[in-house]
Amino acid sequence: MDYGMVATMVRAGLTTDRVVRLGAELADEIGFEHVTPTELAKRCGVKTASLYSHVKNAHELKTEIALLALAELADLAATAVAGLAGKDALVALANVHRDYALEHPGRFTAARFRLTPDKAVTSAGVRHAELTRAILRGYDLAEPHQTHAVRLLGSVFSGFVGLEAAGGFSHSTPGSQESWAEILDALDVLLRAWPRTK
Amino acid sequence: MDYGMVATMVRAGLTTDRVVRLGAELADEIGFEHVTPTELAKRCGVKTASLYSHVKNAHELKTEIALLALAELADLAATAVAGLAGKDALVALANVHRDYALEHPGRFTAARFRLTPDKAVTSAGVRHAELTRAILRGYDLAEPHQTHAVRLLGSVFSGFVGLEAAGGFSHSTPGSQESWAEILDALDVLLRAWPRTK
DNA sequence: TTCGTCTTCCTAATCTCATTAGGTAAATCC
DNA sequence: GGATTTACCTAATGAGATTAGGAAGACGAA
Repeated sequence: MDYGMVATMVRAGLTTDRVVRLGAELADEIGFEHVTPTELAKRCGVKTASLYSHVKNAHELKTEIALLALAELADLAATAVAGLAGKDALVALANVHRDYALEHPGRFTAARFRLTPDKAVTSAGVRHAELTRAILRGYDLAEPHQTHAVRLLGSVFSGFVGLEAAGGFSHSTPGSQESWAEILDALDVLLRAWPRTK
Repeated sequence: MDYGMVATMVRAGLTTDRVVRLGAELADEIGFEHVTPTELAKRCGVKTASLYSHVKNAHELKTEIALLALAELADLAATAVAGLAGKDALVALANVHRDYALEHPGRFTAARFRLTPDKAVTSAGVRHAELTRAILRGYDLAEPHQTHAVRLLGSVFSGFVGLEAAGGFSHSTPGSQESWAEILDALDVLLRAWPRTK
């Protein structure tokens, strides 16, 4: 190969893992939907074609970033909730989601990327459900109510944070922080008064 | 122009409105993210470049589909809620969202497409907030609690339906329909017992 | 009817991005 | 130190977005 004068080729030393990690950083900076092989290659200091040694294609790249984000979020959640119970645990878990979304918007979007069923079951998504279930132990909910409550909490976390990130609350008062706090209060109340008629 | 033998050119007779409407149909069939000028042109029976007489670019096309979906959803919601109050109204509004998402997945995704602030304020998004607020009149919530509750409802609708559409509930029991019903019960209970401490 | 204008649609060209094929050289293992 | 592996490159292809410029249908006015 001809590198002009004497320029020795310096390898970037990439691995699949490192590429995905850099992809996640990039997602936070330019948005998950703008993470493309071309853009990521620049960030890695490598030609676009070279990425294909590490990742199969653009879609798999996004999938890998999604799995990374899910795992990262599950780790953070597990740590935040450790040793807590009841409302404290609920608030901690909720805030992990919101903080993560505000700090890592690209990764958070990635975490909601649609996975194929086979990828989904081996993902950290499962741990998320288990964690939520764990904090519900502080409330007195038998099945199937517990599952319904898990789904409600997942919906609220995902929904609120998604709308907030999309700017849905930014053009009205009061600020979203206040709504968040009151909504968590309300959820705590609700979980203790969960309707069991039927 | 040379159309070979005698073939007379037959116009498709497109208008911006029709293009956007066809784009919405296409979104439901192949997914909002796969709606591209190229694909839509095929559907319209026209060459790709010709679309640009009707829509500025790919991004504006998506924006227009989003605005269409928001307006459609707001219309449906207004009709569904008319004459109802309290829990009936709540359930009706909630089901409009879920049914719309199941029937028109592409449009529903479109409705969550990020709009620029100026587009957002003139969109039907505003009507959605008003409708939700109207429903809360059946519950006794003064400001700022009402705003917080509006945001919770929006979060739950958006979050639950989004997760359901993404397949989030499809690999566990019970079915999502049961969770939905119980969650609506729970929200009704919550709105009547909304915490007002502080 | 015929003229003029407006608008729809086309061809052609350009640019960017994803992806594959095939080769070179650095790193690694024996 | 030689062979294998692998990180990386150049080159080519193909698809999608977008623009420029032109032809021909639609439609109103004379």
